[in-house]
Parts: sequence; structure tokens; C-alpha cells
Amino acid sequence: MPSKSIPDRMRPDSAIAEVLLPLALDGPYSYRVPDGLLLTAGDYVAVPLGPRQMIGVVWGLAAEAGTDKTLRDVIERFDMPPLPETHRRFVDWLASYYLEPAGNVLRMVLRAPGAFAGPREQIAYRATDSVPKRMTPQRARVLEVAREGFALRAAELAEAAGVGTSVVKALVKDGALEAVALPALRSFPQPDLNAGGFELNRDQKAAAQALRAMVVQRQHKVMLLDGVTGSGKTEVYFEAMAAALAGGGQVLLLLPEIALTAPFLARVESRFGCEPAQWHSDVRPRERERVWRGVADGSARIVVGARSALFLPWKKLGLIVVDEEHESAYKQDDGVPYHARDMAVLYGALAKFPVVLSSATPSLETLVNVDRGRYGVVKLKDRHGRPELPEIDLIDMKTATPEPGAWISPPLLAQVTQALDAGDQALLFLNRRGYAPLTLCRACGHRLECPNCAASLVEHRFRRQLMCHHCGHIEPMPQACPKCGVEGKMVPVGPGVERLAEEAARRFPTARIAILSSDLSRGTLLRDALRDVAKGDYNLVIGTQLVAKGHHFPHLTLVGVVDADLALESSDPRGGERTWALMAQVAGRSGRGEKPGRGFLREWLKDVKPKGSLALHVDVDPYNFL
DNA sequence: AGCACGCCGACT
DNA sequence: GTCGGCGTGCTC
Repeated sequence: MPSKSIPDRMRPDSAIAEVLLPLALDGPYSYRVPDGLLLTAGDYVAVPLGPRQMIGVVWGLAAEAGTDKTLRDVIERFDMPPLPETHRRFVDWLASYYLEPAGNVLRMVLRAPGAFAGPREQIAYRATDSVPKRMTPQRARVLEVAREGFALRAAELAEAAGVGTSVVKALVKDGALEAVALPALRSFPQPDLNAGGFELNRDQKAAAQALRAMVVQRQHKVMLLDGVTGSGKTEVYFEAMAAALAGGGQVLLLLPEIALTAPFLARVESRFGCEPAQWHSDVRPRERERVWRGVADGSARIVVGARSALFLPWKKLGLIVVDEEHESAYKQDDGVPYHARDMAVLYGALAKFPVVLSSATPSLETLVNVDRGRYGVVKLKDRHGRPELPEIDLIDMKTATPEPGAWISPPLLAQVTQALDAGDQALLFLNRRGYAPLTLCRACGHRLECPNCAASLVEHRFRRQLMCHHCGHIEPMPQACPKCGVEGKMVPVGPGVERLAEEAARRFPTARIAILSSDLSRGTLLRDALRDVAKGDYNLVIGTQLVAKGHHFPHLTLVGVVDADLALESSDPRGGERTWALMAQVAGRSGRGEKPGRGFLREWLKDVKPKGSLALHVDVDPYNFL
């Protein structure tokens, strides 16, 4: 738009806007602020860039441009709260810390397509009283869905009924569905801090009190909440969140993406009496827009999100809780690399609010920070008053050697026998899927490997397939060696869970054995299997790392880890740390029920008299692989 | 991110 | 001789 020409000397000082664009640029670009447009730092603006138009953020206002180029005009300012100063400093900090163009970081802030388009009205459909001229099973299902709740948009309605949108459209045409306008963006319900408190034990009360005291200080401090599985960390940090909400701030609860489940969200909802806003990769664009705006205007008070939620344009963030802070999922590897736990701490430092890190197996860097006094720590015992992991016996496989072709050592066999005889459940943990991790040709020495990535192909005997665990490549199990053509000389080397189950079936012929690995994860198979194990339908469970996470097996009293030093052999510098976390998690599966204790843990039982008992046997032998 | 420019292989 | 592969550079 042509502006009235004003002599240069009469222009206000802020005639130039330094605008950061969501591109890999070293710094902001300068634009002329047209007459009549009032801008402040943090404003979202549309600016021309080459032939296109882009949305950027006013990073600063200046009297002089940092370039000789002829400046183009800012096109418009969007009517929403400006990106707060702390958030802009956060972007700059992160960019310099990770040596990344600030624009790339800003792109993560602006990742809410449509948030600037202005609220559009949504069309939804609900059932009318009229019956369609023709009725088909598909139509009936759509109408059934349409009758039972809120008006839904065509796509949602079709999805819920398991049909295409054409069915919905046809019903609209027929008059069996009618269009209604939905409010453009549903507003966020406000939390009720007294909606659903939990009964905390003495330990938890003390921990919650410590966190609350930290939160009301409104200063930057990092606190590690350290407690074994089942010690109630969640309930404790909920109290910290309640304190921050009471102070008028927003709260971010960060979770590893996989932990963002409906049951977890339901716990948040029951504590705070309202559904929290969610932010993760599966949130639909429309909902992203709503959450983004809600965070920007402060109406979204509680956000439960994956790592990228950190970049939402927080208006008044008062607390970040990083649950499972040791999880490697907090590390972003593609695009701008960053560690969400560390950046949460950085944000807290810049915006002067506390951060809670929660974990049963804290990361080494967090432990070091606690050790050096930079972070505080609150420790929780479990609900039986047990502070630490269960007693762990190491079995040295150099002295307790399994028979040839077997992997369960004599002491572990004895313990499993004892557990099964007592009517308890035992778990043999081996972090290797399939039958054998390696297949060799005895004739020529050839190793079956993936054509794409040169990793060894893993035999999955139940599926009669070879799989590459690296890239997903699948091929049938060959009869003859693909290299030398000799038949019948292919031999499996080393154990996977399937092979371990075979050995267990031989050793414990009467045991009811379940194999749990991610091979089951399709459909409801895994969920059913986990339920049956929890019920006690099986008494010997052979499982990979997926049994280590969160599942509750009340009848389990013994955990045996086969090849516990597996990950220590790898070149992963975190091998030791990850092994420890995994051992702690898998040990935590045991002894969570109410079963009476077992004799061989006498010393430990004497001390704390728990109702559950547990043992973790770790086989240590770097050489038992071949 | 887009979009142009620019320099080497397979085709009408 | 062209069409088009995607490497490099630019956008205030």
C-alpha cells in the first residue's frame, strides 16, 4: 500500500524492524516499518522475501538498517500476543549453544500451520430425525456415531465410523445429517487444583512439600525427583504443578513421546479436573493451532507434551517437569539438534522458574549436577518403604557355566525352579528379539547379512524369516548357503528370546511360557499377552526390553537377566549407563505384588520385611556369546 | 524453505 | 543438438 511520503528526518527512530525469519539465516533481516504501523519486539509479522511472503518475528527495532540493500516494507502485523522477551532470548541462546542459525530455531517455534490464518469457522454434522432414503451398513454406522455425541467434522465422523467421507456427504445430501457451525477454537478449561488429590504417604508428602517450597520461591532451581518405580513420583510432581498453577503460571509436563498415553493423560485430568493440552507429533493441525494460540495467550495452563512443546510461545511459564529425564528420546537428532531436558533447564534459568527432573534411573549428567550441588534432590522410597533396588545377585558365568548350547546358568536354573515350584512367576530377560542374532554357514564361514546395511540378519524361527533389526529388511530363511550353496550347514549362533524359550521349555516342561517381544506389537496381541501374564496365566515369561517398561506383573518374584552385559560390549559410550537403567527397570518388574517373601533373600528380608520379594540375577560373561 | 542458476548424462 | 538431474547461492 502506498504511504504518504514523510521526509526522512521526521521518521520515528523505530522505522526499521529487524525481523527473524524461520530460515537458516545468520540473523534477522531489516524491513521498513510502513507509516501507521506500530510494532514492538516479539510481534509476529508478514514480510516479503524474494517473490514470496513469510511470517517472521520482530527481533528488534532500529533506526538504521544493517544492510545497504533497499529495504522492503513490513506487510502486516498479526494480532496476537508478542513472543515474550525470555522466549526470544531462549531462541538466541539455543542457537548459539548448538551453533545453529537462529532462524532454524525460530522455525520450531512457528510450527503451527494455520495459527496465523485467523479463526475459521468449522462445519460439523449431527444427525437429524429424518431417515435416509436408502440405508446401508456404512450409513447406519455413521448415523450411530453421529447420534451418540457431539457434532463432528466430516472427516472425524467418517473415521469414527470406519467409512469414507463420501458416505457422510451422501447422508448430508439426503438430509439425515445437518451441518452446524462449531465455535472456531474451543477454549481451554481451567484447572481445578483441588479436583483430585491423591493420598500421599509420609515420604511423598515431604517430597511434595520440598517441591512446593521451591515453586513458590519463583526462582530458578533444578530439583531431581529420584525414586524407584512405584514410589509415586507422578503424584508428587503433580503437587509441584499445582503450586505453580496456583501462582498463576503455566505448566509444562514433558514426557518422552512414547509415554504420552491415554491412561497417563487421564491421571493428569483426574488430578486437575480438566483435560490438559497435548503437544506431540500426532496432534492434528487444527488442534496444534488451538494449543499454540492457547499457550501464546496464556489460556492453556497445563500442557503435556513431547520435547518440541518446549518451543511453544509460552506467555507465563512457571514450571517445567521433565518426567523420565534420563530418556534418550529427549534428544533431537534431525534438524536442529537439542536435548529437551537441558533446554528445559536453560529456559528455566532464563525465565527464572524452577525445573523438576523426575526419574528412577537418573542420567549421569544429572547425577553429576546433583553431586556438585548445582541441582537439588528429593528422594522417594517405594510404597513398601524400600529405598533402593531389589537385591541383585551377580552370576559369574566363568564359574557357573551353562551346558553347551544353553544359556541359562545352573544357579539361575535353580532359582527359576524354586520360584515355579512355589507357584510364583519368573521372568527371564534377554534383550534380543528372534531366535538367533547371527547365522553362519559351517561350510564356508559366510555370515548372513543385510543387503542394505551389512548388519547381521536375525533368524525369526516362528515366522520362518530373516530380519534386519536395523532397516527392517525381511527375507525368507534360505535352505542353502547363499555364498557357497551347500545345504544343511547353516547354524544359528547365540540366543534370542525364541531360542531361550526353547531352552526353557526343555528345562521346565510343565511351565506355562509366554514370549514377550515387540514382534507381538501388531494389533492387540501384545496387550492381550501382557494382560494374561499379569493375570498369572503364564508362570514363566521370556521377554525383551519391552517388559522392562511400566507393566505391572503382580505374581512376579524372580527376574533373571541373561547376557546382562550385552550392551556393555557395544561401542556405545552410554552402554554402562543404559545397562544400569535397563537392569533397574527390569528389576522393578519384580516384587510389586503382595506375595510373601522368599527365603534366599534372607538378609534383605530381615531388614525391611517387605510384602513382595524380588531377586535379580545378572549373568556376567563377556565371552559366552560363542 | 523455495526458487533460480548452472553444469554434465540420456534422449527425441 | 536439447531435457533435466540436483549442487550452490540468495532472499532485507
